[in-house]
This record gives sequence, structure tokens and C-alpha cells, in this order.
Amino acid sequence: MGISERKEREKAELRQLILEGAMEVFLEVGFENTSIRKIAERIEYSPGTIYVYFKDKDEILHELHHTAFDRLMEVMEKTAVHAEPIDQVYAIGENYITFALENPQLYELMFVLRAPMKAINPECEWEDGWRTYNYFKSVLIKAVEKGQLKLVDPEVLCVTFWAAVHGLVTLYLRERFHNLPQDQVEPLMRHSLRELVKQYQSPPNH
Amino acid sequence: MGISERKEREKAELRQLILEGAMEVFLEVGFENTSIRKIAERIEYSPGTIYVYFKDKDEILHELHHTAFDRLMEVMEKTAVHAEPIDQVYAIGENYITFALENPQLYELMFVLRAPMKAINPECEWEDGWRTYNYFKSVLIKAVEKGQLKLVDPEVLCVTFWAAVHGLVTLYLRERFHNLPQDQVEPLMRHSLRELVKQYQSPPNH
DNA sequence: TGCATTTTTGAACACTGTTCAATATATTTG
DNA sequence: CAAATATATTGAACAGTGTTCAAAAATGCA
Repeated sequence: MGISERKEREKAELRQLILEGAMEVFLEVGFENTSIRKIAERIEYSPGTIYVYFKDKDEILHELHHTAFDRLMEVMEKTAVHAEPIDQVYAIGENYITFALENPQLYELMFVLRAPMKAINPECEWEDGWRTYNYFKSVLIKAVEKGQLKLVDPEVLCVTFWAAVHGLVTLYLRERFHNLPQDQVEPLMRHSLRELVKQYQSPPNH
Repeated sequence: MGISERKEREKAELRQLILEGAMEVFLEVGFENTSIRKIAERIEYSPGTIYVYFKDKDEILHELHHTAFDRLMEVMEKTAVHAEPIDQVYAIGENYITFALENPQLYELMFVLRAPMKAINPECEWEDGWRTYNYFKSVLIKAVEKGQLKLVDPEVLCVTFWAAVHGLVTLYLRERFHNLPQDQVEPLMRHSLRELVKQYQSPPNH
């Protein structure tokens, strides 16, 4: 029976079409203005159809958040070209900021908005987030083992660095750096990050 | 003419009543579920009345955000009991985290949500935020001058510390620390902060 | 009391996420 | 091929949202 296989394929294709339309609308008009009706109109289906393929809007946003993580992971893995872990730490931080500033909507979906998290089973893990977290932590551990970072608990290091860059980009994206001269904000953010990592670097031993 | 004075007083009182009702509803049901109709119902007026006293919903949220800053400012100023600026830096950081965790709704209004910022004239300054920012910066400057913090540009110090604690609490409030053992998250956050400030402290001279 | 102002109202508009009986299409059976 | 069945899609309906504005109610003044 090749028919049921074709049907499954078609279902998967329509599901994908919905996600693509959703991503287009989302990137164009932002989270607050993305509606099911707009997505439906974009792909020329009725609003009701979308609910055959997705439980609710949160599930759609969770899927978009998932593909966003794939992109961030790519950006992070590119830093593996650096031979020294400490150089990779700097590179990950810089790329993280760049990613957030270049993809503000995606960034908010991944780390700010509540919606995509609501689609996650409370028991279950936040796999997407954890993948990137653990990648970064593994680099930090290597840097500590090589004596390039001070002997601080890697969990603490990881949370601190992550929170710092997350804080920088979200304060910026949500316009809380409004009073700083706008053309100096991005350099300031990047300077802040470099200085931060520097403070945690091991001092040259005598 | 005492009548027009009384009328003005009554108008101010109703405005205040709306804000109090709005704050009640907001704290009870959160930002996403706060509606003009619910506020109106709470104070037993019709929805239309609210629009006589406020331009739109954002203006109401901006007012709430304003009183929230008054509370945070109180909490910060209490740290002035510390004689040494460096002690005050630690205390401000700790109180900031405590404030955010005890008043999550208010915190999001102040530093996360877009709504209250939309009510601000784009030309104008974000006074509420700037008041607290400058207070913190002045303490940092004192700590640097006293040789308690390393000679880092106070602006960089200020942005870094602020971003770090903001990052910690927002990742927590938006459930991005979901995978960490929940009972260890708050201690971890506070540990992260202490370690951070420690790194920026001046080494003992000679 | 009658008139003029001010204040308050609530229906109406255009949206939102979501549901579900009815319709349309596609597949299988006789 | 035609009828019956199964699947897919629809769009009206529901309860909610922020906001507006003509009408109604309340108040002040002569």
C-alpha cells in the first residue's frame, strides 16, 4: 500500500508548510503580532486546518524555537576551530551576542518568551536548551583543566557567563539601555563580555 | 471656587483608584491575564471610564512600573548602612535578586516587558531606570576610588554586574533553569553573584 | 426649576485562540 | 463505473481582547 505512505508524506509536508509560514510571519511581524489567522492566510489554508496539525499556538512556537536552537548550535560549533579552549570561550560569547542581535525574534523565542516552554512536558527536559548549555560547559571544563580559567566550579562559571551575556542582550533588546548613547551600546556589551572572561582567567604563574 | 478644586481632587482619586485596582489585578493574575475589563470590574466602573483617565493600557502599566521602581529604590537605599562601598555592592546585588524573586511580576514590568516602555516619549529619558542605574554606579565609583574594586571603567562594571544579575533572575523567572535541580537554583544564583564580584575585587596590595 | 457642563456608560468594531458540525475531497468497496 | 466509507478541510461560532464614541446620567449654576 503506497497510498498511506504518500498520505503520511503529504501530512508531513503540510505540517512543514505551516511551520514555514509561521516562521515567515513571525520574523516579519514579531511574536506579539503573529496570529493563527495570519499564518493560515499566508499558506492559503483555513485557521481550522492548523489545529489538525498542531495542538495549539504554543506548540507551533515550540517548533520554531527548536529550529532556532539548531541555528545557534551551528554558530557555537563553528568556534571549535580554536585550538585553545579559552579562545573558544571568547568566541562562543561573541557569537552568542552576534546571534542575538542579528536574530532578535529567534533569541526571544529561545530564552525570553514563555510560550514555547508551555509546550514542554513539565516532567520532561528542555532538551534544546540543555544541548547548548552542556556544549558550553564542556568547553569551560576543558579551559579549567588546561589551567586557562581559574578553579571555579564549572556549573557556576557556566551559569555566570550565560547569565551575563543573556542579561546584556535582553536589556538591549527590551530597550533598557535606552539612555546609553545608542551607537556605543554594542561595543560596550562586547567590551563587558571580554573584561568578564578576563577576570576569570588564570593569572600567569610567576 | 472650592468646587473645581474638589473636582480635581476627585479626578485624582479616581485615577489612583484605577491604578490600585490595576495593581491588584496585575499581581493576582499576571501581565498576560490583566485586561481593562477586569480592572474596570474590580473598581466597579465601566471599561470606558478608564480611557478618560489613561490614554491606553501601556500608560497604566507604565504607572505601575513607576511605583515598582520606588519600591526597588527603597530596597537599594537600605544598603547604605554599610560603611564600605564594596559591602554595599554585595548587598545591592543580593537585594536585587531578592526583590526580583519576591516580586516577579513587578520585576518583569520594570525590566522585561515592552509595554511600559511604549508609554515613554522616544526622545525622553527612562527616568525610573536611570535613577537606580546611577545610584548603583555611584556606589561602584566609590568602591573603585577606595581601591576595593579593580580599575575598570565604572560604566563597564555597572553594565556587567547589572546584566549578570538581570540575566540570572530572568533566566530563572522564564524557566530557563528548568533542568537544574530546582532547590539548588537560588543558592547557585547567589553564589554566582558573590563569585562574580569577588573576581573584580582588587587583590591585596604587596 | 431649567439649562449647561461634566462624567460615565456600554454597545460596537476589529481583532485574538480555539472548537466542531458541516462540507468537500479522496479512497475503498460492490 | 457508482455507492459507500474514510479522510481532510472549512468557516461560522464562542468567549475573550483593546479601544472608541454617541448617548445617557449626574452634577453645577442661574
